[in-house]
Amino acid sequence: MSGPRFEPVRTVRAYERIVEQIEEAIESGALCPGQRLPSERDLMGQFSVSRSTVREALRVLQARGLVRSRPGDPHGAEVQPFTPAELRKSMTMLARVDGLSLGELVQFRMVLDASAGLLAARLRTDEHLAEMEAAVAAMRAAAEAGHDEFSAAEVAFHDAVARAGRNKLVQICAEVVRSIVCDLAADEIAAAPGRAALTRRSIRRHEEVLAAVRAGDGPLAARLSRQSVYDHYAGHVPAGERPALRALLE
Amino acid sequence: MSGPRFEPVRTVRAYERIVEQIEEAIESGALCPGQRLPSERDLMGQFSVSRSTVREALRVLQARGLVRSRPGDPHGAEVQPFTPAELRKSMTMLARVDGLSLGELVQFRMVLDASAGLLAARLRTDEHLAEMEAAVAAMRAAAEAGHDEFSAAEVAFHDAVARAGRNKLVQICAEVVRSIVCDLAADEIAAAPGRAALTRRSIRRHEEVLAAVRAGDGPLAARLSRQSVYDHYAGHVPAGERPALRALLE
DNA sequence: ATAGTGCACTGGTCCGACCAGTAGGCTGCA
DNA sequence: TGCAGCCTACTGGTCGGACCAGTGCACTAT
Repeated sequence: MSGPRFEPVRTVRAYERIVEQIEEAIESGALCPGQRLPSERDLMGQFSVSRSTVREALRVLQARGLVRSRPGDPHGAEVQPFTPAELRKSMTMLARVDGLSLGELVQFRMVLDASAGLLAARLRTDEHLAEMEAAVAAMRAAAEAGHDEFSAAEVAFHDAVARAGRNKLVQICAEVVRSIVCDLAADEIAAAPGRAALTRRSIRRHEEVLAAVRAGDGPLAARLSRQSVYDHYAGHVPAGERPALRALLE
Repeated sequence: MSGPRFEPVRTVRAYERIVEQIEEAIESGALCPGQRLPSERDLMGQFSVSRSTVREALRVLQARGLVRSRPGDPHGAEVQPFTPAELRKSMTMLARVDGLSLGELVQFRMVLDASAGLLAARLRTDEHLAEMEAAVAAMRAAAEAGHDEFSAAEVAFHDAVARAGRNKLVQICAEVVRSIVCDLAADEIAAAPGRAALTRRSIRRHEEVLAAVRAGDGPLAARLSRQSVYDHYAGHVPAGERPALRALLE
């Protein structure tokens, strides 16, 4: 009695098919960042749907960061270069909805920064080293200035290390997690007592990381990076979560 | 002549304000997964906008995985539990658009699995150990069966380790990257010559990781996890990228 | 040649309509 | 009284048309 095997069908909305087609064109490179989509009124002709349907599809694509439309632009929606903005949004959402603790985020940063340091020590070029040195110099210069300048320089350093590690995934995730952690903890840290001492220690730590990277000592760079993140944030993590962080310090 | 400082204004679309409000309600917990939104026709009343605008907002929310609507459902759109689906989509997009290489992905897996192993060794409970043992047993049982059963068991093992590590971010990222790598390399690996030998070695490696986790030896678990991923995929990574992978093997 | 104006076109929003589903109440039969 | 089946009110998906406020470009007048 068993006839041919039938598969369950999924009704797929018109706007989804449009999203699929445009998405595919972008992913495959047929549409490059900077190029323009036809106008909504053109698209409704090409896809044989109404403008509402085209617009819903464009909203989805825009929500994914693939295109951007601007009222009055006579050239249609513009294909955007990939940015980690969406990745960041997903992770931020995860952090808020799933109730991710600061501890977990800091822990993840320790993992990522350590990996970046490890890789950077093996793969860095002189150019990368120069960037890191410049960033550390900027940190020293900004030590007496405001907290904003200092952390900008710090971010530049971590970014240089991540770039030197040559792993875009590590790089982007580190960037995303860093910005989330900063959002969560910035006020607290800026207002923390003994900021000057913390700043000095932070500079020393970064100099040590730089030295390890320059020496090509990956494991050392990794350990120092982890320690640096830990020192910076451990005070703001609930005491109960700290053992889990220390687990990463071998 | 310098009057009061004016700030640039950003025109914000109506549907964006709707997205913001509903998103905020979900993030803050005012709307929980399983709850229903009012119908589109109700929402257009509550927000004082047209249905098109409400629908564009819902499309965005749906694209972000926060909400799901079903035609004919008399209860309105349903708030969805958070899933890493969006995170996965972003990463997949990154992989395709930015031309992420298999090498980078494998490298990232090595980092994540190692961290999961390290954390699991310190934080695992007996329950977690039991799950891992069951997974390894399933791997042994599936060794002679198809590749699908085997890799399902393998995934279960890695998942158990990640859960034992108690870091949701590591867990989810590992899951996402694993699935992307599998998509990219599954066919190749299933068809690789000497699969039986590879399978045996894979089982041995996983047993070693399990032993290290049971013994609470974090660094060993981390090293073995890295090695396990490397062994599994190195053969499929272009030779030029392999040194970067070996950089992680100390 | 250039400054200024107007036009054609864009996206954002609104409205009203129709269709195909679904759930739940209602009716009628057993 | 119990249940099967129909009916209806409502849902989301799609359509078409309309208006508005921006934008860029070509054209015009200087």
